[in-house]
Amino acid sequence: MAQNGKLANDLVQKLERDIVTGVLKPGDKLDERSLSERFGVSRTPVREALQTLAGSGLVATMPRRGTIVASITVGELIEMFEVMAELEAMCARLAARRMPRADIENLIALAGECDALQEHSDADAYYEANVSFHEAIYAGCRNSFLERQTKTVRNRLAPYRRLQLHRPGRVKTSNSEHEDILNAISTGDADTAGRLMRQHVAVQGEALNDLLAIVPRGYLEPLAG
Amino acid sequence: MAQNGKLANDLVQKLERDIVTGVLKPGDKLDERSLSERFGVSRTPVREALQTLAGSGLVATMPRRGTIVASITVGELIEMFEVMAELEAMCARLAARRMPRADIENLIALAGECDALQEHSDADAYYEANVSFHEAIYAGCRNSFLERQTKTVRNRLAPYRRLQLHRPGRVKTSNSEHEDILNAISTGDADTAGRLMRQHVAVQGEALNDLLAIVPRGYLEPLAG
DNA sequence: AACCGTTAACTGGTATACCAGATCACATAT
DNA sequence: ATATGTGATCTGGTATACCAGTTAACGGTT
Repeated sequence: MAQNGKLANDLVQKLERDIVTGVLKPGDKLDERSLSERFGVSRTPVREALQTLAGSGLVATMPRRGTIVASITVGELIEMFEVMAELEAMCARLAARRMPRADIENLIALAGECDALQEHSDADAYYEANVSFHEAIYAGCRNSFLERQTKTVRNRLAPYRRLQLHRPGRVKTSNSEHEDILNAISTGDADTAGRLMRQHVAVQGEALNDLLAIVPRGYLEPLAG
Repeated sequence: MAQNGKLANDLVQKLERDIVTGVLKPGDKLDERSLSERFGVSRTPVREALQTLAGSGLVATMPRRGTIVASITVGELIEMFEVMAELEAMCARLAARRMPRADIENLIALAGECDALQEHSDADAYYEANVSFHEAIYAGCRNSFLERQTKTVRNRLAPYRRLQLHRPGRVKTSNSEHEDILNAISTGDADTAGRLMRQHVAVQGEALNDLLAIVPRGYLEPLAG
């Protein structure tokens, strides 16, 4: 989409990965000069990369005050999860109607992978498998615009979503929900698939309190900025 | 969100307006040097503006080949309308549950404005009123992230959406649909509001053929790019 | 007349130099 | 000791110069 120069695009990829995987945390400063010498390029492509990331919301730039990895308010967190749940629900609903048999077989395999990894309590490995499962459903909706849109919002939420897995018992629950979603998609029950996915992704009630309780300092903006 | 320098931001606003209102049409070239001298700034802020616009998808940049106002394929058009319908449906659904009485009064007034303008067959005036009506519903969902997201997609579709109004009879139908949506929101019937809004926005079946038939040359990419 | 290759002009991509606002430390006054 | 004001410094914002790929025009050849 955003087709900048090669150097800038490489930087976008690297920085995006670092932010999504948590190497760079919300609030971390992104100094243009430091980045430019660290990557051996001039400030120009660095600036382009930062602007692209600002466009997708992953970083925030204040004029004359620099760029930081985006941190959001509690309100925004709730808003974004609300939208995320709906986008994923739409993916699941469409996937139930459009996903070819062969892709469903693959989805079954991915669900099995999640299931296998749940035992080992290796949070990172499980997280990756979980991402693959969800992305397979995005792809299954056969709407690449929706797929991209969904991934963008998910990336934006990644730093916070990752935290959920550290809640005891969450992985087990999550896995059984996968099973039900998979069944609905497999049988072509679009409404059920959408409803289950919405609930699977939504963060509300107790779950919201739990999440907020384990968000580290700095991940959320103070009430007065 | 994307907070660049002042000059660049001004350019983003101007160019975005020109694209959304149709002054700049899909396929039009956006030459960096021409723009820079036309606006009396250097190429740097021009480039920043173009990159921001590329990020939201309004323009497309090919390395070493320049920037043009984005044109999309028929497939993408269908995909984007599908997502648009769902986003607006979500707005309507949430608005039915959350919109304060005072704002609903305002929404009623806006619907009346559309109704009044429908007679005069002034397509542009009606279009503006129509936008106001829809935006009031976006605001009514009380989720500013969803509101922004929805506006972004709408802007992206604006060049094509505007064409729909030139279909004879469309304005009248559209207006009566507004009435029904308004009623659903006013009575707090979330499901109905969402369903009606989805149908109101969706472009499918005959309506899709009609739209495609009046899209000017150049608005859609040829099958082989 | 049609085809192909060379080349010149155009346009973006990158680097660098310069300017201006924001921050922070230090000194001074209360 | 604290508060405030001033200036050095840090960091972005803007302009410009230079480099490299792409395109298209022109001329020569067949």
